[in-house]
Amino acid sequence: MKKDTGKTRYILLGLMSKRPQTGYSIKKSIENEFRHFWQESFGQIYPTLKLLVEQGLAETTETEIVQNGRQTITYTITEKGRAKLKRWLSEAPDVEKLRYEILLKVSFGTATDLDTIDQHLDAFIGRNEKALAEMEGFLAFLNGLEDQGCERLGSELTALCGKYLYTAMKDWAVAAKKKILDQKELEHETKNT
Amino acid sequence: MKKDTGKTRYILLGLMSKRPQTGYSIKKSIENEFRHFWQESFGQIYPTLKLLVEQGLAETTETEIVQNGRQTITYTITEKGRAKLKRWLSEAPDVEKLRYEILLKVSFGTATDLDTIDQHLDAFIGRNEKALAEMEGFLAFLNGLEDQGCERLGSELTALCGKYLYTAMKDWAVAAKKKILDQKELEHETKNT
DNA sequence: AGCTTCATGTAAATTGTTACATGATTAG
DNA sequence: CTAATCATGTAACAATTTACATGAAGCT
Repeated sequence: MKKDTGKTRYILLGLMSKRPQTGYSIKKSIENEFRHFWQESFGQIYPTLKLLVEQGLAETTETEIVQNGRQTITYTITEKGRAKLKRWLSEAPDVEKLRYEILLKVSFGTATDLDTIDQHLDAFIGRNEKALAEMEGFLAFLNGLEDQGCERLGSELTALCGKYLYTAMKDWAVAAKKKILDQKELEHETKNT
Repeated sequence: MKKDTGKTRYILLGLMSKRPQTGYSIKKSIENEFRHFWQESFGQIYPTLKLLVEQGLAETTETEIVQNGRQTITYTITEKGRAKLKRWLSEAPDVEKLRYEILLKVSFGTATDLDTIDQHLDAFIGRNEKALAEMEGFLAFLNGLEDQGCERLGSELTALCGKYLYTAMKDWAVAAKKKILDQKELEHETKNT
């Protein structure tokens, strides 16, 4: 649990830089806004929060209010934390390592299980269409806001990325299905000649 | 190291289903063909290969030839291994968990470091253009082959996915830069009124 | 002479997920 | 009354990366 190269700390600092947060509110924020490109579990969040305090990058506001009978611990970013965040922000982001299980199946299955792959592609299209609709809904909601500030811009740009991504993945799957159909017809012809 | 839910075993089995492999050739295959959507390290490959043999899913061909003075261990998939692969192929692939660090930076940086974000986007565009060119080169190479078999189809479909993905990411970054420029102008105007 | 590729592997460290424990409140 | 949400946290497990160790061959 040395946490010296991981990104968890930065997403916590980033969210805290907007407003003080509890572990729970951080989890919810990530689920609501970052779901399509980032995820963190409580098992990462709570220990990292503790670590940030140890390193002077965050402070727990003493007001550990017992709200509605619930204990909440609010974390606030320190100046040192803001500096750390700014430094990270200026560094070139890592090249993203993607893991598309469906592409493994496409790669290994086109030789033997063409029909199965076709079904997986159908499900993939459905999933991406759904995600796309969500992104478009969110973008419409943002456009309805009168606030034109910078926080809106961040949300808009990340949602826009989701829109481009899901569109591309859906379009790819449609194109892939077409190629598979061609291949099937080719095989059929070969059989009949 | 129980390896019961991980995907490593399946990529090894998948590659072995095409032809017998050494740990090293598996690593190279992944780097060459799957680089843009999957990665495995030697630290995963060698122990998993051992496990596959223990579970009767693969066999080491006794011909541990000392080729050019080098020791190589060739692994061949067994019938049990093929069955296991087929079962996995028929299961719905996991929803992919993406981690785009650049989107975190966009989200946290648009409020304070607009210029930095703009630079990151430039690098991102360059990176995606390069990857796109590679994918298109590979697709052209595949099209040049006279073989129209199923193994070709798998390579074509995965490369096509890369093409769609990199195009989308590049297009998004261009659109994002435009939105950032608009925001800057807006801020400038506000200052001058 | 020195770097890269081929080729195997292990150990430690890190990173991340899942399951569990606890308990109040709120909505159906 | 029951399920979900709010809220904290830990422990175990799983997955993955990185660094190291070894050594020959081939290219510059």
